[in-house]
Amino acid sequence: MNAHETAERGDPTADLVTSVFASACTSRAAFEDVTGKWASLALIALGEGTHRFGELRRRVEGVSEKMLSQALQALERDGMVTRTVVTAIPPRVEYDLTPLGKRVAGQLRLLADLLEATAGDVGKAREAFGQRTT
Amino acid sequence: MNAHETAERGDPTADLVTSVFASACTSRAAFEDVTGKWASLALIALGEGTHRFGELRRRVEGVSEKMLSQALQALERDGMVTRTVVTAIPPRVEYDLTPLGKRVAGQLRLLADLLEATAGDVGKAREAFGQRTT
DNA sequence: CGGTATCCCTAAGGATACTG
DNA sequence: CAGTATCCTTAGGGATACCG
Repeated sequence: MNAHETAERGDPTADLVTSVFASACTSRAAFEDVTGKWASLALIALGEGTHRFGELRRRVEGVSEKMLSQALQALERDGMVTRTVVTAIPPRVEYDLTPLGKRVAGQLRLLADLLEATAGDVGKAREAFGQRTT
Repeated sequence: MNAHETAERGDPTADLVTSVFASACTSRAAFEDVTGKWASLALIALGEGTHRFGELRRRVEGVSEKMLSQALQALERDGMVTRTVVTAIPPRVEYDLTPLGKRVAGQLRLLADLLEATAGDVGKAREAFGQRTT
């Protein structure tokens, strides 16, 4: 279970030092994927249950098909999301979270909760900071 | 404490619906700032205590001065980070977290912990997914 | 030391059109 | 419906140089 143990059986792709601060570390790459602008919101949405592509697209305001597709592919590749094609008429595709994805999504949900709860403070801080000419 | 109450006293800048899924919501903007590629790592680093600009730059591998500067400004504007100029020779600038910043940083730390602990799983998932031609 | 300003280039990302 | 492909525009972000 310890990430540092992954190198034990001589796995060449395992990182020797596991830290998000290390630019070449898998955890850094995963962190960036997961905190990505669209991937993060897709994960939070999927945390509430199975979603179809179009459902996600409508839920995550502002995302384009292209970006959503790319984000979901990255998450699938990282083992956070499963993609299931349902051959029917009309055809559908269902997205779900893996156990790992659920843990990550839960964490992101807590972060989103915190920011939703403190949005007022952020708004006030922005006003107090003054208007930016840029 | 409830974010939805911020509109009660007629605050014109408060959001009526507070959700990270809403593209025009303050919480969404804050969420994007906070989960930004460099801002997130800067927050985690600052969660460990006061840092000078150069310390942060060295800690967050791969960040340029420009990007770090921009990220810190955004966090300062959002009321997450304080910037203190110490007039001395040589002059220094100290960055710290506000109470709100500490809460956010703590949350990000937990997410980073999770991904550092499961980096091995992600690595395996990536191998199993196969090499991408793109 | 701790930035800001400028230049420049790459890549993120939106719109549209087309396919399984 | 759920994408992929193409095109095109914007903006993210690095390098360099310079200021407080």
